[in-house]
Amino acid sequence: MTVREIINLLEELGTMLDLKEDNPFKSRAYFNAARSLELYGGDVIELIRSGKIADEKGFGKALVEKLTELVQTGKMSYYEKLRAEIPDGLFDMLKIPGLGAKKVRAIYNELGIRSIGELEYACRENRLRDLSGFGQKSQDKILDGIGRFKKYSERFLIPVVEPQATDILNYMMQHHDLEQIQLAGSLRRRRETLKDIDLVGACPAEKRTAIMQYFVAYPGAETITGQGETKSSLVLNSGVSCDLRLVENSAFAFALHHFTGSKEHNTQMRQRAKAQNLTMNEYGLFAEGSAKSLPAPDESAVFKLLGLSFIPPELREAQGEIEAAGQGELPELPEESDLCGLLHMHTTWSDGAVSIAGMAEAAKQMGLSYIGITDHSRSAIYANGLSIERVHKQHEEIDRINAEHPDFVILKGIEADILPDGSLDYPDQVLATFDFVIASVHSSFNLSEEQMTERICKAISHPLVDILGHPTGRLLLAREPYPLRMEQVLETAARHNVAVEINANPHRLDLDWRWGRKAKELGLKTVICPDAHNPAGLQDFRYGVGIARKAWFSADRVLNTLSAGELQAWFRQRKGKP
DNA sequence: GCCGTTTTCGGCCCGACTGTTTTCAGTCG
Repeated sequence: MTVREIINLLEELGTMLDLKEDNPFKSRAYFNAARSLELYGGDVIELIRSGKIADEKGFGKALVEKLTELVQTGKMSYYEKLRAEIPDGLFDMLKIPGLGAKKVRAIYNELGIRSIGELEYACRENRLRDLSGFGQKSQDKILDGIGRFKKYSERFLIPVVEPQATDILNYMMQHHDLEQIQLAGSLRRRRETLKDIDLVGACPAEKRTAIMQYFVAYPGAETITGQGETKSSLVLNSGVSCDLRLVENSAFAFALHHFTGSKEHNTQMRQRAKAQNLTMNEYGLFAEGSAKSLPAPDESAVFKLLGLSFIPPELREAQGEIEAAGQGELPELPEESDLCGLLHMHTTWSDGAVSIAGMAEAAKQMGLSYIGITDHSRSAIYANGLSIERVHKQHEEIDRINAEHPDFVILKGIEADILPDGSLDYPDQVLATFDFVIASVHSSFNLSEEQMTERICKAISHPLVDILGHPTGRLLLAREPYPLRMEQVLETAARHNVAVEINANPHRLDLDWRWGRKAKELGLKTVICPDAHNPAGLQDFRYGVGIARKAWFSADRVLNTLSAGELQAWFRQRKGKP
């Protein structure tokens, strides 16, 4: 039983209660519990097993009992019982826009439809149209949604969404009646995968209709899925949807905050407002009985009104940022410009596209002062990993280039495979010739959680390992993380003063930012690594900066904010070298 | 199903849009 499975099960339970039209607050309790576990910065299984979960907010007697049963027996009878009552296909139907629990329930009860396929067939036979609460339009919309469901997966990687978001933002900025416009939503929060693009704009009320007209005429739009005075929605050609909200200029800061989210952050903000006898929504912050908002020209002012310092968007995930902001204890987050160099990249020596000099040149043009080359180690046959002899030759080449370019430093690194037994694939005297060693898992993903944890902990206990590479091994939207007791891995890393990489490749974004609070507690350091295989890949470091910020890393815990000399000194010092 | 230094019962965040209604329920974020 993995944590992910527990979270999914709780969410499924909440969904099932909705489908049964049980008490909606009951289902919310399950969703809240799932969210809490997702964000819990520790060993969830142990938390449940030890019974300490009863101390966590949102876990009462019933949930504690059910979760304990789940962890002890691998089953939850309550879940099994509900699950047996509800056909699988009903869960798929919920993914169709416009279909929620109530309507899915009606479709199932009235028409006996239990899958998307049956639903599509029923729409084509016009059977949905005649169902009470439905009509021609909802039937058409559902058919359309089924088509889209089949065509697109529901989430996208950042590089898929971001260029489109920038393009539509630029398009909107050309409208001179817009006083302000900004990207909000999960893109602004730098989430690792995205569902849609959110724009918030400010304009005089009488200009709204025209601006919305302009918005829905965006050339990249495929369909208009909603059009109103203050809110309109598009689906772009790529399948990404895009929402625009318009408010009065005086409400812009509140709207920007509201639509940046996260939902959970907003909930907590509103609760804080309520505790001060204020009501908060996307239009403002209102004293009791007042229809006029307290003024806030920008988001900083919004936070200030609630006694908080500015909370950067990346931190707005309901992970304790509001309490920290209230106590002035938010971390000083790194900026892209804070990075002096980049580690973790591949060249033609293994599976990269260009030479060492080529990568160095590209990095130099980005304004960086050093790079760390890390080709694959010898067991990575598939990636042309370096034999011991080729390691020596590569080092000669690096020495030569460094001698020719005194203004730029190339560090000698390696991405060493962690073998299934936790050992590394070079002898120590070879590992000692590198300036630094990144250890990563690239094979045998199917070990048990126990074995995988032991494997990685053993590798990072090796005195010559400086950095743990892509710790969870996940490929976003493609491969689940390998089973791992991450808390134990992070504790081991902290004990041995090993940095934990933030792999900035947009398919990975790994370390998962959700472990950030734990990493902070342990004082762990990180390195923002592009894992580049060509010069363009170096630019991915920006995604990594976003994740480092989400993970509460202060700039001084990000090792590549150091100069080349300082970084080399850190590597030497942690190995006890002079 | 959870929670409580006013409460162990009665609350639980809030608003826009859509479509099917004829004043509102459902969905979504």
